[in-house]
Amino acid sequence: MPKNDNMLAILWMLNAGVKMTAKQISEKLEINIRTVYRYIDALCTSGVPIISDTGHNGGYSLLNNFIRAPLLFDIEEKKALLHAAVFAKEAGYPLSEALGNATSKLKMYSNQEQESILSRHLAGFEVINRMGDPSVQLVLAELEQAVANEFSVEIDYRTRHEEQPKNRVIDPYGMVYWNNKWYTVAFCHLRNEIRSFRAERILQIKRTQIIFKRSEAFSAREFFMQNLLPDLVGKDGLISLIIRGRSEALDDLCLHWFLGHHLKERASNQAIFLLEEQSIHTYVPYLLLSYGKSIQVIEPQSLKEKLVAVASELMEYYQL
Amino acid sequence: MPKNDNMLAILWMLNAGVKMTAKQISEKLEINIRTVYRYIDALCTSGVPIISDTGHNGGYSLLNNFIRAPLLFDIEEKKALLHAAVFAKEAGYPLSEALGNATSKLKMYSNQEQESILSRHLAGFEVINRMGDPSVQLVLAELEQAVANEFSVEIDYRTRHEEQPKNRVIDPYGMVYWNNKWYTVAFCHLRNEIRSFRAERILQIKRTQIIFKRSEAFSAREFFMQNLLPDLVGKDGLISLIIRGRSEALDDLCLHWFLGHHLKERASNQAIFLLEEQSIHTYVPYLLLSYGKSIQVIEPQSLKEKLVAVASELMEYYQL
DNA sequence: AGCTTCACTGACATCTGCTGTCAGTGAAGC
DNA sequence: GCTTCACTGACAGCAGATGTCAGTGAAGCT
Repeated sequence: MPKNDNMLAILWMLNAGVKMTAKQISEKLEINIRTVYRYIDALCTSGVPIISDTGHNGGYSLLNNFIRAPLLFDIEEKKALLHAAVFAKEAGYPLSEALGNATSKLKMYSNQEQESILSRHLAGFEVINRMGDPSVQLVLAELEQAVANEFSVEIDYRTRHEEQPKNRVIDPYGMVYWNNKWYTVAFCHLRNEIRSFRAERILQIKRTQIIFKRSEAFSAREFFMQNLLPDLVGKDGLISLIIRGRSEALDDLCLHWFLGHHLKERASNQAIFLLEEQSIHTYVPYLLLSYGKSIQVIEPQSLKEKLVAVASELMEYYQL
Repeated sequence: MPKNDNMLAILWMLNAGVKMTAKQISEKLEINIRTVYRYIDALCTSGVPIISDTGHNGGYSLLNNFIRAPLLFDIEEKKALLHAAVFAKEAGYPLSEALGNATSKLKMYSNQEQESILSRHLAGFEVINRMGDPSVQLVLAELEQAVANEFSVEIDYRTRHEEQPKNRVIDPYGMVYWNNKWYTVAFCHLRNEIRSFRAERILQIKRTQIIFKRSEAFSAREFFMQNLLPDLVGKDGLISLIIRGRSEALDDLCLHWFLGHHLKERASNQAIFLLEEQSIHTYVPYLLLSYGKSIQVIEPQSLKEKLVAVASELMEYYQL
């Protein structure tokens, strides 16, 4: 096979530490210069860190004489990577094929002893994450490409409030996995503002030719968090919500995505949250009802009244 | 190029020191056995000292099993591993140091172009997972060791029901990440049965000299799931729970860890669950109350009555 | 002795994908 | 503005890789 031999030969020559131009290589190996370019490209996509310089004194060289010091992972690092892959897989990571390839390479690239150690460490390690519809993965894979390559996509999106999906063009600035669900943070051409979209509600996605430019400083994480849980520190009109109860129930409350974020103080039988009046009287009463009598509201009185009102309303609602 | 990848893979596998037959290789790499023979031949002529034995217990092995075959990841694989690491990190993976080392190595072994591609792909990729107390990581690291090396540990554990922690010795069979929380599935010497423990409630952990043996067939995942969500298929006395409402609320219900597991049918404005009577009348009413009027219960009538009862109880409870 | 397991070879039709050629772009340095 | 160099895309033509089949020979088991 001349191809493999020649590719290996290129590796050897570059590994000697001398910079070589494509023409020199092509002459030495008696192959077409076009083929040299193709081989170099192939090596690069296989993961060989070849550096290329254009112009005078240009040519190819290897990153770290990497044959001499190849990429080696110790067993702890391998274990960590394999464990990490379990997380991603369970979360419904879209590029599962590449991930599978990588992990099987990692597993293969060990001797017998290491392999048995690895399998022991993997055997008892489980991440459980009931994932929804696998068809979301296609959407996610497309989004991932769009985010990285900065092209706009056209989507059919069903909003929370309307049953009818709406077609729109968005510039995906980032993708976010939060609370076991995938979202994309994107500039919406329909609304002319940055918004977040649930991946599961994207019924169809099609890439467009439009290119956008995301500002370097933009952080999808920050936007998402600000949108979801605006920082209330320093705001006026906050109300203390004081709850007592069984520590089990309080623990659970403190882990809740919304309440947990506004936790101010926690003692073994009491938790204090600092919230806006609006959420205390709309969202919180419903949330607290589901905890039944395992918790008691100490403050504010107005919440207690609202709880009574909501409970009475629901009583009527279900009485029919 | 699948050819090169597969030839490298054969090298790695043989390098692991295990004797493998051509058939095994062909199955593992999903290639024709004839092709395996050809690849082996090619490797031999390229100078790799491969030994082949015919007959029973035959197969291939390497002469002085120490061939320098570098581990190569293409850019997709690198990306996938780096993304996976983000998941693990956000979940509070205990061996964060090893993981960090591995990811920085991965990033280092790339040329500038690949590095910029990678950073573009990582820039918009976020996993958000508000993690609790970082001190859990120490407990988790210790548990991970115990699981892999099969030694018992002595823990102070605060159960759900008692405030006072209790000291006990457990044999950790596995660790499980579920619903944003860490658990260990372990044989408890105090209770003499397999149970699951929340990592956050382990106040102290100390390794012991005691060695245990976990059965090969035991699956922490299975135990955990059976414990949490026993399979109801085929059971008698199941009751249909039919709920209508806004599709947004129904979506949410169907993703709920408990209800979602028992989903039987889903239409755009209706969801049907199949549940045991017991849970319908204890847990479910509280859960449904928090959805307010965005859903309606169609069946069973008994649940509606229970809802009324619970709502009225809570109304009184908060009226004081 | 007969059977099974396993490595290994040769032939051949098919078709993938590599090759060389040409024409052109873009960056770096003179 | 020129040269040097890396790099891309298209395309016709063909080498070599693949899968299938049929068969050989060695080693060990029953």
